Amino acid sequence: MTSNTPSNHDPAELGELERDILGIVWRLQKVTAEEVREEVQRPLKDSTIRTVLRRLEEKGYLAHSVDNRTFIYRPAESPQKVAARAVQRILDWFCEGSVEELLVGLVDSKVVSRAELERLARRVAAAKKQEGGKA
Amino acid sequence: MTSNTPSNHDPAELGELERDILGIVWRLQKVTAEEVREEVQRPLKDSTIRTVLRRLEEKGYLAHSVDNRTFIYRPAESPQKVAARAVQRILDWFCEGSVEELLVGLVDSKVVSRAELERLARRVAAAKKQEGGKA
DNA sequence: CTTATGTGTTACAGTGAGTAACACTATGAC
DNA sequence: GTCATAGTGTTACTCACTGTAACACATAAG
Repeated sequence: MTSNTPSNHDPAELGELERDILGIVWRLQKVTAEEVREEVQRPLKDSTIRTVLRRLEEKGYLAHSVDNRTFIYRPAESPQKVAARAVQRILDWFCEGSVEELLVGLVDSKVVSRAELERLARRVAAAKKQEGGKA
Repeated sequence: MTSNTPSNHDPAELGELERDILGIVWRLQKVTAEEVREEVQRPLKDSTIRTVLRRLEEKGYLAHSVDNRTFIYRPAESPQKVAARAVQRILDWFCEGSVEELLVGLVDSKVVSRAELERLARRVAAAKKQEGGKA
C-alpha cells in the first residue's frame, strides 16, 4: 500500500464544487484538469479547477499520476467507501452508533423502501454462504 | 413569523459544538440554556450556549417554548429523521441515489453487519403486514 | 425602585471553500 | 538557441459559517 492518510478525512465536509468535481472524477475515472473543466457546469478558470483537484488530493479523495507532464487524476477511494465512512459518522453523531435506529429511520423516511431492504438482506445472506462466516 | 425552512437543513453542516448541544437536547428532551451549560463539557459562557441554541432553532433542529420567561428548548425533529436526511444526501452525492450501492458499501466496510441487516429486514417485513402495503 | 434573571442584539476572530492571478518550467517549433 | 505554448506551483482574496462572548433590555420579586 502506498501511504494514505489513513482514512481520516471527512466526506460531509466537502464543498459543493468539490463534490461536483469529485463526482466527475468518479464518473470518468481518469481525467485531466482540462477535461474536468469541460465537464463542470459552471464556467471556471483553469486554475480554479486545478486548485480544487489538488485540495481533493490533499484530502485523500484523489490521486494523480503524471503522463508526459500532464496530471491524470483518479479516485483514491471508491464512492462506496467514502459513503460508508460518511454514514458511520452520521451514526456516531445522530444515532449513538445504533445502526438499527438509523435503518429504521431510513425506512420510515422512505429513503430505503422495505422491498429494497429485504432484497438487499437476501443478497447479503446469500453472499454470506459463499464467504463462509469470517469475523 | 414562525416560518421554518421546511426540512431544508443539513445535518452534516453543523459545527462540533452545535452537534454537542443538539445531542444534549436530544438526550434530555427539554432543557434550559442553563441546563445545557451544565451538561456541556467545555466551560462556556451563558451567552455562547444561548447563541448556539438559537442558531440550532433557526436551522430547524430545535424549537422552544417559554415557561415563565424562560426558554425551554426541545428537539424539533427526531435524531432518526435528521440522520435519515443526512443519509439521503450522502446517497445523492456519493452513490447517485442507489441505496443498494450504499448498503453494499456499508456491509463491506463493516459499518453494518450482515446479521444486523438481516435482523432489520425481518423486523421491517413484520412491520409491513401491519401497515398494509402502501406504495 | 432596585436587583436578579433571563432574553435580544451585535460583534469579532478563525477556518474553510470558491475563485483566480501570476510566476515558473519544460517541450516543441523554427 | 530562442520563443511560444501548455502545464504546474504558489499565493491570495473574499465570503460564509462557527465558536465565542459582551452588553443592552425587560420583567418578576422584594
